[in-house]
Amino acid sequence: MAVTLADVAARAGVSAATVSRVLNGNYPVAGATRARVLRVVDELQYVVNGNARALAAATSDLVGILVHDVADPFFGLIASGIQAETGGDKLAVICNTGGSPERELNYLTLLQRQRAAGVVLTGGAVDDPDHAQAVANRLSRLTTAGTRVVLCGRPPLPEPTGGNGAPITAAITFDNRGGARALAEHLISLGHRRIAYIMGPAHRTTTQQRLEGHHEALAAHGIAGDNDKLTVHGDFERSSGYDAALELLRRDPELTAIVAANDTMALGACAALRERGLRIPADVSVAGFDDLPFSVDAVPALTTVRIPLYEAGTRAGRLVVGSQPAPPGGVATVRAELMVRASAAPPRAR
Amino acid sequence: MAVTLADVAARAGVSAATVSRVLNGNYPVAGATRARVLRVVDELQYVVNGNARALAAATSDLVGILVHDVADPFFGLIASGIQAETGGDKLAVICNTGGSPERELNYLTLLQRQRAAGVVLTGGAVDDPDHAQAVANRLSRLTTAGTRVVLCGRPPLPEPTGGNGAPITAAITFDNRGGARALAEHLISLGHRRIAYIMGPAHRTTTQQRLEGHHEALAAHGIAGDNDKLTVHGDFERSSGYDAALELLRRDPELTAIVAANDTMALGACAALRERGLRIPADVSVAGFDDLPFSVDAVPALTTVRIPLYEAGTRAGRLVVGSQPAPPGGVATVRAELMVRASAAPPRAR
DNA sequence: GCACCGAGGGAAAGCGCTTTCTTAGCTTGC
DNA sequence: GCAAGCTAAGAAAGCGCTTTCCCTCGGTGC
Repeated sequence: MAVTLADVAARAGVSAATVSRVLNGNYPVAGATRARVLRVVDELQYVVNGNARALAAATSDLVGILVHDVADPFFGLIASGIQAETGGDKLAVICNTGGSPERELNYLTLLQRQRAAGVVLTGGAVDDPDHAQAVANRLSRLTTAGTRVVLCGRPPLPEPTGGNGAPITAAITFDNRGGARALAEHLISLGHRRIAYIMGPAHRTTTQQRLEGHHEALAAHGIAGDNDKLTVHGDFERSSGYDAALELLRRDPELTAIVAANDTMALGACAALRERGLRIPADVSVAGFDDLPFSVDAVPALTTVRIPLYEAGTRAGRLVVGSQPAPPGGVATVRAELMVRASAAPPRAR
Repeated sequence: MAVTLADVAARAGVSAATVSRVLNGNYPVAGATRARVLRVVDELQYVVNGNARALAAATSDLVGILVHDVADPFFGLIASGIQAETGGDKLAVICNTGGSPERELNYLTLLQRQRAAGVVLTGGAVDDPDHAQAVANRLSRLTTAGTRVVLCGRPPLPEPTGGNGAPITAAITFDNRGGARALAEHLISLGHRRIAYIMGPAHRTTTQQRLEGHHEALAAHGIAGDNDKLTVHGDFERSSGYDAALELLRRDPELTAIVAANDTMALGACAALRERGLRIPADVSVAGFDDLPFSVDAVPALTTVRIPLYEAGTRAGRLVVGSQPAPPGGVATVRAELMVRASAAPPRAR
């Protein structure tokens, strides 16, 4: 049915080996022979069988990318960055884990099956030692098999059980903590004291890091008293930001600022505030995190913390295909940058 | 190095065939034997070599998804929908073409190499007969080889040259034209007569379909006069919407409404209007297209046309893996729904 | 003019699976 | 009690490539 190497070889009057050599260009072939083979390849519209090649040469041109959900711009941007660097000869396999540990492990198995050339794990992880260990073990098997593994925005993993196995290729971590701290500092410096916080989902490393940075800043200014009262969980989705804002207002009608753990929830919170008749930032300041593309166009423009997600993705992409050497120590930290915009202003004088 | 089927077979004291049968479960194996094999598989942490399997069984568990850019929520949503249906045993390969014909063809070749089980082409196409023909030919080779091909939001393709080859599995088209018409009708019914339009990039089918729908509505009401003057190109990106709005205001300071070919540009236009000191919708109404998640949170909330992208993606996903039969005629049209919100209101009385 | 060398090309052995095709060992039917 | 019929398992032939090893042939060195 399909055209094979042998068909090309027969038609060109050469051996299969020669055709393979022409196609891979890693062995001298006389110009005339090469031209003849290429012509036949074209005539027959021959396309090499990637599976056969991968099997014979023990190579692969698949790169796996684990994300929570590609539809979320946070992950979409990272994925796009990675894709940009994996180039025109590698295929990016995107796996939506939805944050589920089982699916994460399942996809890692699938990628191992395909003997992927590389794997990038993005975003925060579930904060569960058992799962972290399971992932570390799975990754160790991958690295041992020659698959490059890079972490992008994910915290470091424990040592694999057994201790052997090649280490992870590289890790790019986001300065969630520093960013959150800077953001809180900013609000404090504007004069805010009753700052509410909408967290991400429970048991996620990203949630915790951002929360810690936030608390650090509050503590440094001696205003950490009402932490629990002014802190509620969200799930990084818009509607949870909306609900959370209402809940926070109920808990403390006098709050002057709301910080959300990501921009999406911040926008949901803005909607809730507006519906309550509160002006932003005149009555309540709002801030987010990530600086997703739409945040600058929010009204008022959202004060947030920028993480260069696309750039982080390109870097991860280069690392995973090996076009850039790993940073010293294997870990690079992406700085988070405070974006001061209109949604946060000094609180109304009382 | 890696554990192979033969290793498992040897350790379990059975033949390779038996191990294969246990793993694939398509042939009777005695309970005791099966249990023993599975235990060894577990002990050895054996993971089947997907390439070898694909080669021997002539199957594949790769599904290709061609998008312009995953970072764009329009495509991210579709991709996420497809991914949700390809399930836990297929891998979704996402290819960013950036709208480039060459990259599109290149990715199709790469997918053909991997003998992908299916391919989904999403979004509008470049409106170039030669390229459309080239794509049709490439796809015809894929379908002939057994790959399912589904179009999602892409216009139908020409017959492949040569005429043979299996047809495309299915197509899901978006009612861009109807949606654009409904939107324009809405603005007209509000009383607008000087309606400016920010198009998508030139030579794109999506651009044209939406523009046509828009013009149809204008023509139906006899206000198609200033079409050229009040129509400028954008590139679907935010900044082009911003620039376009400024240009349109320059061309006609008296315009009362701006329609953008997508939400992203609409938001850019809003920013430009605000900077010019114009109120939305009091001074100028604005409308977009797509109803991306952030549009409802824009201020004022964006009047737009909703295309159920995620749902279209899930449908495409089911079609491409064959878990749902193709619609009669092979083509299903996704309806576009007008979302009336606050960004469009009757024009100011003059 | 002869041994030597290097470039170009072929034969064939895998790569790790799946899947016929066979066979061994039992249970039935009469 | 023996042929027929089943079930469970093995042997082995590929699947379509890559790559090692080997060979041939025309050109050099002396």
